[in-house]
Amino acid sequence: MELRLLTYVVTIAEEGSVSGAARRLHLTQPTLSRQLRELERQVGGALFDRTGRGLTPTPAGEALVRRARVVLAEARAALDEARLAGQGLSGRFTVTFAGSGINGPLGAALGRLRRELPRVDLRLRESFNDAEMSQAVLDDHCDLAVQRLPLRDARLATRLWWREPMTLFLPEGHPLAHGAEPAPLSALGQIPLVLWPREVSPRSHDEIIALCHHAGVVPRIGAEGHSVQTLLALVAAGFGGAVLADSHRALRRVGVTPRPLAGTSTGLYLVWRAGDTGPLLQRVRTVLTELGQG
Amino acid sequence: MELRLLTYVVTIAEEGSVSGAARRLHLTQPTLSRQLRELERQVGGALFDRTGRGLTPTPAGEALVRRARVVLAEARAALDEARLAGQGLSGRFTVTFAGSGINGPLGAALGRLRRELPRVDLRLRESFNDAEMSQAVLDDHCDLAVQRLPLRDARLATRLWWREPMTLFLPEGHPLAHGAEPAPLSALGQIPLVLWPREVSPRSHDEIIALCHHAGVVPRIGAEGHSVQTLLALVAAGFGGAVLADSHRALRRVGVTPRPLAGTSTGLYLVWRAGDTGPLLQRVRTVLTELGQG
DNA sequence: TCCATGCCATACCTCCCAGGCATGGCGAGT
DNA sequence: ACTCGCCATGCCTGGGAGGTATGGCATGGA
Repeated sequence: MELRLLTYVVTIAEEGSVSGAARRLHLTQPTLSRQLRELERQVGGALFDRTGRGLTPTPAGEALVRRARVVLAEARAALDEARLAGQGLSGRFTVTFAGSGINGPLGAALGRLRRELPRVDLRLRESFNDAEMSQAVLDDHCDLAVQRLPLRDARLATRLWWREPMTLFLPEGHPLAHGAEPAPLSALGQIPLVLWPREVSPRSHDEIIALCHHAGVVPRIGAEGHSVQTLLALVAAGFGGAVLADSHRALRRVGVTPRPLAGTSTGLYLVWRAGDTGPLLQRVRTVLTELGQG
Repeated sequence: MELRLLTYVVTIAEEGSVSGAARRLHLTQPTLSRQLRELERQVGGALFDRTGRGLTPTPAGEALVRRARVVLAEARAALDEARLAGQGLSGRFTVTFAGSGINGPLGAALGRLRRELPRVDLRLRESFNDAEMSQAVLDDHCDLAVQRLPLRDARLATRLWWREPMTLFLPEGHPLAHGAEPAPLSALGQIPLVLWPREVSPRSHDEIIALCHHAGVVPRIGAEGHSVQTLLALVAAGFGGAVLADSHRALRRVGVTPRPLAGTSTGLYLVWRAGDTGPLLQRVRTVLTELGQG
C-alpha cells in the first residue's frame, strides 16, 4: 500500500467524483478509476457506491478516508521534522549547567535558546559537580555542559564562554563593604567565610581555600549552605562573607553588599563530545557564542 | 514520498546496514542504497552517517525513523479498519431504544452487541417517545430504533422483534394479586392505575386507557410517575396498579406482585432506514434477530 | 604488510506498472 | 430521443524500481 493511493481516495471523497478528483490531481479519469479499483481490491470491499452520477463513500470508505487524512498529515510532518532536524532546528537537546552560573548571562542564554529553537525539545539539568557534568556529556546523557572547570579528556571539546571576577558578598555595613573598587585578596582574612560544603561542590570549595592560601591568609569557616540563596541568607545574617561569581550580584539580596576580589577570575566553559558533529549542537553553540564573552 | 521509502529507512535503521536491510526486505543492496539516496535527496540532507562499516543515523535520520514507524503503523491500521468496516465489524452505530424495553431481553441484546462487536463504537440513546425515535432514524441521528409502535413511513423498514403480554403490577396483598393465572381485563376497573404522564409517553398512556375502554371499565388514575422505578414504588406504596410490559417483572420490586393481563400483548420493533444497506446495520440486525422472538 | 572479507556506491540493463488515450456503457436531465 | 457527464475497459508508453556486475574502502587476521 502506498501513500499515493491514500491521497487519491481522499481526493475522490472530497470531490465526490473520480473525474473531479482527476482534474484536481492533474491525472486522467481512467487512471484514477483504475487506482481506486486497486485500493478496493486491497481492502477487499467497495469503498464507494457508484450511484450513476458521482460516488458516495461506503462505511469502509469513510473509515479509510478519515484515517488516510491522518496518515498523510503524519507523513508530511515526518519529512518536515527530518528536514528541520537536519538543520538543527528540531530534535532533543540536553544541557547540563553549573548552578553557580544561572544567575549570570547563562540564564539569559538558555532563554534565548528556547526562543530561537522553539521546535527543539530543550532539556536542562542543573548540577554543582564539574566532573559529573563532563562525565554526563561523555556518557551521552547530555549534549552540552556549561560548567566551571571541565574534565581533561581527549574525547571532550571545550571552549571558554564567559569570564568574570570572583566577588566577595559581604554583610551590609561590614567595614569591608565600604568602597566601590575591588578588594585585595587579603580581605579574605578579615571575615569568616560562608561556603558550600565540600561534598556538594568540591571544586568551588577547594578553589576558595586555595585563594586564601595564595593570599597568605588562613580561612575561617563561618557557615556552610547548600544553595546560593542559603549562602546569601547566611551572609545577610552576619555569619561571614561568601565568595561567588560576580554575576550573582543580580540577586540583589537584601542585607548583602558585593565587592569584587582584585586579581581573581572564574570562567564558564562549553563542553561537548569532540566527535559530535550534529547540526543541533552546531546551532546551539552558535547561539550561545553570540551571547558569550571570552 | 511513498510508504515504501519509509519502510526502507526504518529497516535500514533497525539493521544498521544497507545490506542487512536488503536481505530482510528481499532486495539487493544496490537498489536499497539508491532508494535511501533518493529519500535523502527529498529530505535535503543525510539521514545516516556512512562509517565504513554499516551506517548510524544522523539526528535527521533518527527523527524520521521515529515518525516513520508511527506513519507505517497508522497506515496499516487504516487499511485494517477499512476492512473491518466493510464487514460491519467497525465504525459507529447509534441505537435508540424504548426505555420500557430495557428490563427485558433488550438489555441482554445490547450487551451481546457490545461483546460481539467490540471494535464498533456503539452509542445508545434511551427515549420514551415512539415518534421521536422513528424520526431520529429518519433524520440519520440514529441507525436503528428498538421501540413499541414505529412511525408509518415508506422510508422506514420495520420488523417485529419481541412480543410479550402486558402485565398488571399490583401492591402485594391486594386481592387481585392472588392467583397465578392471567387476570381478566376487567381487573383494570378494580384498582386505580399508576401511569406515565401523557406528555412523557403518550403512546403508553393512551394504550392503557384504550385497554380500559376495550374492557368496558372507566379508568381511575391513582398516581403518575416519570420512570419505571417511580411507578413501581407508587404501586408498592398502595397508590394503585401499573400496566407495563411483562418483562419488567425482572425488577422484582419489593411489595409488588405482577400478574399478566389476559389477551394483551405489546411488541418491540426494529426500525431502520429502508435505504440503509450498510454492513454494520446488517450485522447488528443479525445479532439482534438471534435473540429476538416474533 | 598484505590479503580476505564485508560493506557501500556506481553503471548499466530490464521489466513492471502508473499514467495517458480512445472508446463504450449508463444514468440523468432536456 | 438526444445529449451530456460520468465511470469502466482495452491498449499503449515511459519512467523508475529493481536486478547484475563491478569497484572502492574500511576492518581484521595471518
